[in-house]
Amino acid sequence: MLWRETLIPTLRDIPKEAEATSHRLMLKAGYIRKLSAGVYSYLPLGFRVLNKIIAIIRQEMARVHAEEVLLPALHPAELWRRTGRYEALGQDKISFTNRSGQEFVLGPTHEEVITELAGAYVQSYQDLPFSLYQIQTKFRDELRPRFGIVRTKEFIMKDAYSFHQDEADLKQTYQKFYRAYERIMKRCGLAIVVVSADPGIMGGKVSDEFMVISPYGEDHIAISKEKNICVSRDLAFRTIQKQQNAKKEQQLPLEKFETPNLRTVEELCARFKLKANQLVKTILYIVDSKPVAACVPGQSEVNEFKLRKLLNTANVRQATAQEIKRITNAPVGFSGPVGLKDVRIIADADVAGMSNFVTGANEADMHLRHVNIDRDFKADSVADIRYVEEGDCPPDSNKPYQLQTAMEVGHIFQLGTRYTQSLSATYRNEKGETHPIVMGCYGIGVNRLIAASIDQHHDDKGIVFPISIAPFHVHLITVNQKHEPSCELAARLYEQLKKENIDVLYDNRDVRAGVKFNDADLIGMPMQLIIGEKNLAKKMIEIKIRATKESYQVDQEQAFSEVTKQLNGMLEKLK
RNA sequence: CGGGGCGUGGCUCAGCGGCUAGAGCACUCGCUUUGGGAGCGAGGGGUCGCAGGUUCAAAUCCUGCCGCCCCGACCA
Repeated sequence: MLWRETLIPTLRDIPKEAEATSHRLMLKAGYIRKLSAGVYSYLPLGFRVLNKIIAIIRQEMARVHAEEVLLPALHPAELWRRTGRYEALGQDKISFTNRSGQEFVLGPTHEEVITELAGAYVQSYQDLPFSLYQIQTKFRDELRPRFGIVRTKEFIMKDAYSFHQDEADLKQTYQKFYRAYERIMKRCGLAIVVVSADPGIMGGKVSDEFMVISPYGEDHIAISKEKNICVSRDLAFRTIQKQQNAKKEQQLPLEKFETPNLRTVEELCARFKLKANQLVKTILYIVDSKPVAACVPGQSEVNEFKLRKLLNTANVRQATAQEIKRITNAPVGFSGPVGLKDVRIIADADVAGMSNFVTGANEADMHLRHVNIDRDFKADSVADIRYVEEGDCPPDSNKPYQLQTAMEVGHIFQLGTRYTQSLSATYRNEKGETHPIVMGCYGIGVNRLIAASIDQHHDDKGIVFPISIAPFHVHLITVNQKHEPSCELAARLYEQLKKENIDVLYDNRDVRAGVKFNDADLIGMPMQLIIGEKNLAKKMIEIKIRATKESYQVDQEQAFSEVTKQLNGMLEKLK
């Protein structure tokens, strides 16, 4: 590609809207343009990266015998109602009604559509197993698009689906996809961690997330190298410190005190010069339509996933303001465990170790101080119900978790029969019995992968793309575009490289060398080929490796073989 | 949806009751320069987010709306 014949709008200043590294660099280097919040155009360079990643994905999908299809983006709303996900999607769905009154959803994911498809054609166990995938734009009306292309309302996803007779067969394929995902990430030059996760709205029991550790990630993960644990923070349990009563302070008499309009831990701490760990907050939940009070230290957060597990039900939700009023006789912000009637009280293990703490008094504008568990209230259960925090150790360990923020780039699920049952996608087994098909699904956020990669590969000058996904392998630069011998050599090399299927960008602009060098470093091709007058006089040209900043000269006749050697070396490292 | 910030030329920003709205970068033309974002000169480009209101006078003050960013809530 010739620079002067395309659009690479590099900027001198970064638009102030951008904060995340990948977002700033992609805007500055002219990869993307925002049309509105969470809606982006991919410019020539950005689109090339997308296609490089897609090519890698296609190769790896072929290796696990997944066949590519293209499903519609326009889904009849009726299909979503049949799996019960029409409501579950809630505000995230983008839908509209056409002129004949039929409602459509712009596809946010495709389990419904693919299951309908499989159900229509699969009849016998002999039709199974098989895997299909597609690469397509998904639509979700995200509340808050973020960090450039990290979270957008419209994004490109590779979604694959596998169909099986039973769980055992699903597990085998799941493992194959798991390894394919590891290869895809590796080939894209990404360092990842895989964490066990909660399948959430998707359904099923087992799921693994492929995460890239980044300050601009939106997920929290907990890692313990010692215990070989990598989990979403939702699923991280901790060692409970054995509390010794001897260490407890002497219990002081219970006191009620006025706290007008002070509802939050922060407000109370500020007004009464308390530390958050001297408070116990009480969060009310409705579990299978009965009230449950969860008590955790002031600085901690209740982990609903742990509550679900402890109570052995999926039916857990926070109580509404009205329900809280009815249960505690007090407005939100003044709940406490003391004197609660007909409410199951679950205390976090930390609370059992605290003494003389502050809680709500279940009375407007009042709190209690010097509250003590067992003396002032009785907990029905004491368990690990809060999110892990800095310093917490995994079970049976005294080495703390490493807590990180991370970006989800892939997520794979063993769905089971979650969709095939509600959409009646069945097959007959050897005995002629009818069974629902067992399913797995496997997603990759293709554009998020770009952001993650830039996040991991950049320096103060700009992007440093890994060779496998760089828009071009080689960035050819003439120092002086008015110097004809330079241009002649450049044109010759350009044609030669192209002929050998090496992607080359030739900066043939008539601008100062400094501008070209800065732009080259900014847009981040792995190798720069620089043709300058002085070197040319010696029949030499310069090769610069972007990642290492090392630069050296080679004889112009050997340039081609040197480039090939370097490129192969770079590719080799990503295998 | 809650909290905070911001909308002025393509980009970054100044001006925040006063006269004809500015700078740097970018763009066009000319001369000089030419291996790390050049210099000088000339030129083009803005209904100051939108709509009301206050005022002799509004980019500037007030109200409403729209858009954008950040934190939170939410999220396959």
